[in-house]
Amino acid sequence: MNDKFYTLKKEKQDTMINGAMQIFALCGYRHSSTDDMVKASGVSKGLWFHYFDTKAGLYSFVAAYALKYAMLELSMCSIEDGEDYFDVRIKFEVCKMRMIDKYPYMPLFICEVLREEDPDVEDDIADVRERYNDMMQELLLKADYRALRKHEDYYLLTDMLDYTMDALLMNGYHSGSFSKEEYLSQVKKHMDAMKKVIYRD
Amino acid sequence: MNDKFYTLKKEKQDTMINGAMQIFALCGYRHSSTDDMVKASGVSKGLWFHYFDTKAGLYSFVAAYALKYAMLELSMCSIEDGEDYFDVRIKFEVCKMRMIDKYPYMPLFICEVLREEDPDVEDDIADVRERYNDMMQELLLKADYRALRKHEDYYLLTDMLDYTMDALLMNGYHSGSFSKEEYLSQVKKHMDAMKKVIYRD
Amino acid sequence: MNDKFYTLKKEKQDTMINGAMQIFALCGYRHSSTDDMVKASGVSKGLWFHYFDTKAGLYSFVAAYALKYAMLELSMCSIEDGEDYFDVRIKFEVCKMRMIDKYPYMPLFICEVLREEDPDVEDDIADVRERYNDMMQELLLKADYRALRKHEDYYLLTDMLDYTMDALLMNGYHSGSFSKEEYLSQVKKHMDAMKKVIYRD
Amino acid sequence: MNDKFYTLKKEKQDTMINGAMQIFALCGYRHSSTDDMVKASGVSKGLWFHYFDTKAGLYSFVAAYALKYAMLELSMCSIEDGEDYFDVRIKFEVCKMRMIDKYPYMPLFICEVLREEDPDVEDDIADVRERYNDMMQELLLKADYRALRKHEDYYLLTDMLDYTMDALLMNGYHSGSFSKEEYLSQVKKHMDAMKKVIYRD
DNA sequence: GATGAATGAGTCTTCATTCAT
DNA sequence: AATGAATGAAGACTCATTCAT
Repeated sequence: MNDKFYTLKKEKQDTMINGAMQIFALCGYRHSSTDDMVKASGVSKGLWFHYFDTKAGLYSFVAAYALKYAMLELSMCSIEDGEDYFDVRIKFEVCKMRMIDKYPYMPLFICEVLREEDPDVEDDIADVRERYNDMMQELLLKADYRALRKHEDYYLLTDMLDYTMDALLMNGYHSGSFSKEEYLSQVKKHMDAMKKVIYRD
Repeated sequence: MNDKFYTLKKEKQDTMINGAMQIFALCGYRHSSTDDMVKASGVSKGLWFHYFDTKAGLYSFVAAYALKYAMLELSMCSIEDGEDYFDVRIKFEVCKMRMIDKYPYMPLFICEVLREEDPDVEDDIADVRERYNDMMQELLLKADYRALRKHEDYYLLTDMLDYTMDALLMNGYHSGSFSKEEYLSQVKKHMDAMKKVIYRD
Repeated sequence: MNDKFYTLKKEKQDTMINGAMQIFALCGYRHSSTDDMVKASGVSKGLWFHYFDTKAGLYSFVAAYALKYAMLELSMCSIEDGEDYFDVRIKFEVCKMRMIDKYPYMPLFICEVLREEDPDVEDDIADVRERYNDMMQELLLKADYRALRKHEDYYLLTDMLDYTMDALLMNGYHSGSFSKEEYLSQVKKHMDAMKKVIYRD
Repeated sequence: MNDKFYTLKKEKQDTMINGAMQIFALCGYRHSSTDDMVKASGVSKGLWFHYFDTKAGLYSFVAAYALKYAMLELSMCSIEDGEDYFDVRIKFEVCKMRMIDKYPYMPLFICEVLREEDPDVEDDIADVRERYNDMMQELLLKADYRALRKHEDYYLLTDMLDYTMDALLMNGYHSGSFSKEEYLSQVKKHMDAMKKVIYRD
């Protein structure tokens, strides 16, 4: 990519980033068309290639941008050592919702990036993806697992939470317009349900 | 579609159906290319359009075929009234695995169909999709929910099972070659984990 | 390239080959546009890429085709050992003119191929180009150089003939429609002029 | 073009002229890109169009500039009436080499201009091109043709010299970095070879 | 019925040119 | 005067679809 992108007004940068994230998030790398981004952002086709050379280059940039931004947000959501596991996970989701104010499609896009398998971009995003996953792991390890560990194979249960969060997020985006409140309410309900059966004794 | 498709030898019908399902399952409707199906099935390009007019027509047909076939299989897996909820769900998964012998990509394809949102096909598959979902509901209602119902919002927990089964299935297909045994083992492990925390008293 | 190209009717093959050679000969590799070939040949854009994948692939194919065809023609123009050097060179030019009946732009195209420097194709044509040059050398070595050799640095004079033939050919094509008779007459006049000053004693 | 170009510092004028000549000489009118000129000269893209409106306008200007400059140089190389024909031609080549100090690509560019056939610029350069050719003719007519004229159709031989000089010049530029000494040595060798066969009696 | 040659609209990418600063 | 961000038409290439055989 062309570093002069950063000399653009932050506003325009974000217009482009949001345009790209929206289309990529909804359509995936391959099926996203630059024309759609032109329509979504109002930024002319030539400019995308002026800064990002190729569609793959654009994808890699926006993917890295989103994951780094997410890591920054995560680093600021003050996870304490020994905090309850479910509280930590809810903080993660709240954190995602904070991104939405500036980058409405970022949470969905991140979800897409973590699943993307197109050979044109997979190598380019492997690194940040790994760093992001590592950070999630690390933060989660601060949590208090005592109640969970009473259950043999408790990680199967946490996996199910992962799958559930992703599914809820997608449902949120794919049914009309995304509502942060609605999403968080769903998240909390599911999290609580799981928490109750686990913490019960 | 052209009804003469049914006059083809069953073997050839299945060759085409499998070719289409494989590509659609792996790439989704839009990103699937007819050339890929030609390669995957060895059936010439002209023939696909001879029987199915358009890619959308082909998709709708195969989607309907797969869901109907699945419903047939489900109807034959003898869910008894009052059977334990988790046993029923495992029967569903076993049932999916049975399809694989004749149609290796059918479970993944069904998963894809239920999520497909491309406007070119969404309307055409809405009906069967609904019928399939209804049948799943109906069968599930035969199950014994007593243990579950002790938990307020137990349906949140069953939703999580849904999301988990889908995720496991996709993982199975996207990591090399699919193994029925491996998949069922994963399914049982996760189901058991959930069952234990729920049935514990 | 796709070998099925050879299963096309020879007529169509030649239509495409001629369309490509014309544009490539007149514009060079880079500046040639596939749209121009579509217009020149009446063959649709998709078909070019069906058989040749890329513009570079098309160029390499047509270049190899032309040079091989030229070598075939050369092999049939019966150069005898000990034939007069200038007679041999005129035979070469007559041979070029014979190609024109089936492939009107082939001589100019060959001239273009031998000068082409675009990195996208240079490697792909290096081999045939070398073989062609080798064959020209080999055939020329059959000629009777005795009169020439009386002149120190006679190869400088033959180089000048090379440059002259190329220039005459280009002039022929670039001034309206190419005339075989006019070209051969020019060639003979120049060749004679050089021959006279050299053979005079 | 915008006459204010001449109010620029001569140094900057030459930077732009050299940048344009280099790219045009190496790539021809059509294949030359303004971005390449920006890179080659360090002058921003906007400025080129500020002074020259279009690429064609720039080309026409630089072509005229080069040919006029060449005519000026030629006028200063003191061709005497009755000087030997070959000496005159060598003076021409020496004259070209003198240009290289200020304008490294000018000789190649002139060669390119005289062959350029792109319809976008051909009309615009026709005039200067003709004047340049006329001047060359005129200067050449001062030379002593007596030895040449003994040969019927001697002009065919001088044509061959033309073609040869052009070819040598191009070889010089296209094989790594151009060497004035090497080029002049080649020129003299070829000229001598021709001279010997012609002047021998 | 079966094939794959043939088409052209659509996608990614380049590049001359414009324009706000 | 000078810059380079911004534009859109044009070029390379893809792919669903048609059609002659």
